[in-house]
Amino acid sequence: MAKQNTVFKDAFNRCLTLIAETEALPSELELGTLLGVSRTTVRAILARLKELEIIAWDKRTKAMLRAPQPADFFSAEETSSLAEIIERSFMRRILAGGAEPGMQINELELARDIGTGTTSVREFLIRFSRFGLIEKRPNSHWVLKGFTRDFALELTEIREMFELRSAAGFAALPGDHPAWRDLDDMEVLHRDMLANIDTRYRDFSELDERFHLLVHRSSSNRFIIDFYDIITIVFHYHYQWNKANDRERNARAVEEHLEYIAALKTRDPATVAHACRQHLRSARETLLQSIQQPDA
Amino acid sequence: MAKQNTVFKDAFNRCLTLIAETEALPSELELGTLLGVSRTTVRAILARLKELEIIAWDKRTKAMLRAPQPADFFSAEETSSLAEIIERSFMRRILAGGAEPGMQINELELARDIGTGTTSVREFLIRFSRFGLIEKRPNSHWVLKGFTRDFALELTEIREMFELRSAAGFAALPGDHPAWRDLDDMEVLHRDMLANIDTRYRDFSELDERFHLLVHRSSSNRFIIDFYDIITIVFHYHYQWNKANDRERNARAVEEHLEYIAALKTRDPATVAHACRQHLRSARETLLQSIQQPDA
DNA sequence: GTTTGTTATTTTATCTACAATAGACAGTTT
DNA sequence: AAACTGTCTATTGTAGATAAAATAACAAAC
Repeated sequence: MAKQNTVFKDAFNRCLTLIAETEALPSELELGTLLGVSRTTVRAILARLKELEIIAWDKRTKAMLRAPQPADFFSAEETSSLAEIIERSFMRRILAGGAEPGMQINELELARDIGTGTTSVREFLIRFSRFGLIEKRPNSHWVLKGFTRDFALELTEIREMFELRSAAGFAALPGDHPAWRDLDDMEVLHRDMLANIDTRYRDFSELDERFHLLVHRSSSNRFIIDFYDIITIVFHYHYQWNKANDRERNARAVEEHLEYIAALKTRDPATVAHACRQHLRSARETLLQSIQQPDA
Repeated sequence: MAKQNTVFKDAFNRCLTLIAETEALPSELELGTLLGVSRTTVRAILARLKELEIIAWDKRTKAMLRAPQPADFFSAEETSSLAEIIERSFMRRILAGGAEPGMQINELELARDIGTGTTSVREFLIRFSRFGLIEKRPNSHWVLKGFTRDFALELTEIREMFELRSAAGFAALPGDHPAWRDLDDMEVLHRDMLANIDTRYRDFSELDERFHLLVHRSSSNRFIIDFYDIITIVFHYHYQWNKANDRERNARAVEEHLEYIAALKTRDPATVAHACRQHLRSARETLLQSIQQPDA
């Protein structure tokens, strides 16, 4: 089946929500940049819109005929790219299923399980290996190193190093740097969440990611920013499977973020470092608590 | 042509040098662990040794008939794995050839150029992308970010952070830790090289890598150790194409290493940090000097 | 009890093929 | 002439096939 047309399907769905608002459709080129796809794909989308009689399309006249309906959309499973599917399957396997460190990972078996070719699985594993959770034995299998206490400690050690440096860098940014405005916006978002924490605490994961990324961006060091991908993926899946006390934990974390933001605004190195350390310490505790002790 | 049999060829060559020393050959299993290959490959090697009438092989009697000759070996090109070939080609292209930052990288073109399938090139690029020199545009080409001054600065920033931490960790190792013995050995190697620097300065690159890796190992943090791969590859190719004043540079670096080693042995944090900073500063200078200024 | 012969099976590394997608160029419309 | 569209080509993403290499099993030989 060569390539899946998930780019088309996903863009088609996004196009439906887009045109629900407006009357007339823009040019093919413009639509392309709007949706982030090439003209080829735009034309495929227009063709389908016409086929479903949502628009009338003749050359440059594209008139709305009717509003899009739920049935017009492609289902969510169809729009996720193969890489996303593989990542989810893999993470479920190694985190949820009793995956022991040292376990062998088999490309063929994984591929069969997920229902894809081996090529995609292989490429995923290569990409994923930079997270330090798996390791390749050439001409042989991959080895799962496991989400162990050691992993968490090594990860947080680097995180703390990087974030202290980034935070110091942030505080030293010139006053007219756009990051300060982003920080203000971030503060508002945090206050909003704190005011409605009972209903909104589940959204913290995403806010957390955005906040730390903002801090790291100021370092303008690609290695620091790239490393944050590892943090993101670990915490993302970690939040999904460890929900114990999450309301309290997240409320506390939002407060720490606000203290951290206030510290950044003082621009005083010692204050910043203190707030940063404080928050990272509790983040580490949370992570460690969720990991089963290997031999306790 | 599916898989190249480079594992066999390379192991065969190593086997030839191995048996040149000894009279009798060990068991198949033992030979396998010695060469780091499976019994299947060992038997293929033995079969070829017999065919060339280098040994007489009948069951468990494996007697040497004659010493291996240069003609018996596979040529060097034949034994390098596809990944190595691709890496070399690629580095030559992007470092030697006038590769501008922002240039597009084309999988198909690269593959045709090197004479391999696209899969291998693709996998190489994915693996290589973690070095921060290239970036993928999904469904489209790769972009060369280039070996620029910014890259070098970002790289060395992390390097200095990591190495200072590793060096401090090294100095704090217990006195009976095997790393101290390794450090003694390392010191001897450095003194040897310094004594014959005029003839040996070209070997510094390898010694440099081994020394810093020894220091980093003490961190026992996989992210620090992995990051050193980037340093290694950058400096490896950097040494290859920038030979200006290399004798003086390397002589100076060996001396700095010796000071660094002496500092580690004092186990005094301030002394260690000072020597470490000193050496890293001149390493950075060397690297920066070799990079063309973007607009000077 | 270790080593080998034998044989079979499994898995990886690599190539090739093809649909999806991107992108280029020339022709058309306003 | 600027913006848009029709058409075509080139490249990527993915599946599937195949040789090399690993792994396994077990009886026979030493």
